[in-house]
Amino acid sequence: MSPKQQRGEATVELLLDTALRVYAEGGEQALTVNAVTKASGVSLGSLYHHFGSIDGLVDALLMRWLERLLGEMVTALEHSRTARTGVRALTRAYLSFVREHREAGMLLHSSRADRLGMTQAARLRDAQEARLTPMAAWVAHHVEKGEIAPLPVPLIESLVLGPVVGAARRWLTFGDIDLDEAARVLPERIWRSISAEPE
Amino acid sequence: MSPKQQRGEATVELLLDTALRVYAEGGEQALTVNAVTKASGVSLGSLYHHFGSIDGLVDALLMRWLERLLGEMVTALEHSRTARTGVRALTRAYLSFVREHREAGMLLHSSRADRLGMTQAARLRDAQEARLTPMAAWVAHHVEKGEIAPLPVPLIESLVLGPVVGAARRWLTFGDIDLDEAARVLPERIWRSISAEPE
DNA sequence: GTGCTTCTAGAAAATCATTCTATTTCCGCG
DNA sequence: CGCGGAAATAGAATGATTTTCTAGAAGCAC
Repeated sequence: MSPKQQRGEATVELLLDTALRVYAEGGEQALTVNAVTKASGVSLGSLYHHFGSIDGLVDALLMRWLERLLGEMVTALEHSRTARTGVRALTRAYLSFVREHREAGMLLHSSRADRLGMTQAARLRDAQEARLTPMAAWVAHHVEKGEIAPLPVPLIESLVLGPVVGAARRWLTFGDIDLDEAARVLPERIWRSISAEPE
Repeated sequence: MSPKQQRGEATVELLLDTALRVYAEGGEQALTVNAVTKASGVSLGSLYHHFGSIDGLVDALLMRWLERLLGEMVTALEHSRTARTGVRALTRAYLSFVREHREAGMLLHSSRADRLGMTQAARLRDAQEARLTPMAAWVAHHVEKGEIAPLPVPLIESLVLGPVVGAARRWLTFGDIDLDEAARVLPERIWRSISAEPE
């Protein structure tokens, strides 16, 4: 199903770009096959040839941006020596991403992201193993080094990502959060929650 | 749009109950007007009379359960003397709720919950002011008492609810979290993150 | 029981997703 | 070249789902 010819590649790109634009302009209900074909000039046949269904298209769009987001998060971790700085870098990477790609961020946080009964996390696990495994490994590694409290990895991940995702979500839909302040304050607060050091 | 007669009330109840059942049995794609009318025996006309659209129906279903969840959370807070015990009670209330109402929990956490471009949080603010305001007030109160760190209320809320929602979500879709352990461990960890005490 | 509103009912219309068949474009290979 | 098959484009036809619309039945106040 992935394109074998260059024109196919171009069509796929065009469709994905157009889909995000349509979503950005008209919101979720606007994201229909018809709207995307009209706005892109691509025919129905091509859309279905490449994506199989409207969900397939949205899916691919989500994947594209999720890949980017996770990539930046993993990079942030890899460039950090200690667990503490890792948390800071991860938080900043995440918040910068949603600030710089508002529409994509909204798509990732909202609604369609859970299509087909999978949550963002589940989707990650299935298709982004290459990105997720390093994060879990990173956590496990720092737990073993005694920096992070000896808790199950999923709980650590909830403690770290939960507040970051929550703050991003809130900024996206409400705007009652100052992203700079969040990037400054959350990391140290999150760190207190997962640190192995006694209270 | 809300029913004025008893039979109307009964129809609304029946539709909401049936909708959750249909969702529980067939997942998101199964939740169609047709499926709900067939399964409930209620006519299309009645459904549209009461809810205006399929989204209106799903919306009302979400509201009904959100109301219950928030109610239990607020109750938990009100029965807690200190901020610390409040966090514990809140966490337990939330996790108990999703355990006891799995399908409703899935509906609240997944997919449809963000319909119409509003996140769960935004939805809260709009329609559940009566429930949300007490929570914000509770936070503000304990900030003033010097128990909780002097941060903006939205950040505190992200730090508290983020991990809880994340863990619940993960349990619902993955099952790789032990809810009892989460209920035991998360509160103290969350507390460390929002406590006003120096590290 | 009259008059008004709410509610029920389901056929008809509109919208949207998908399938299908035909046609064109690309690309490797002789 | 130019032939043959795979990839891609095209859009009409079909199918599924939501929504509108009109008609009438049931409740309620007086």
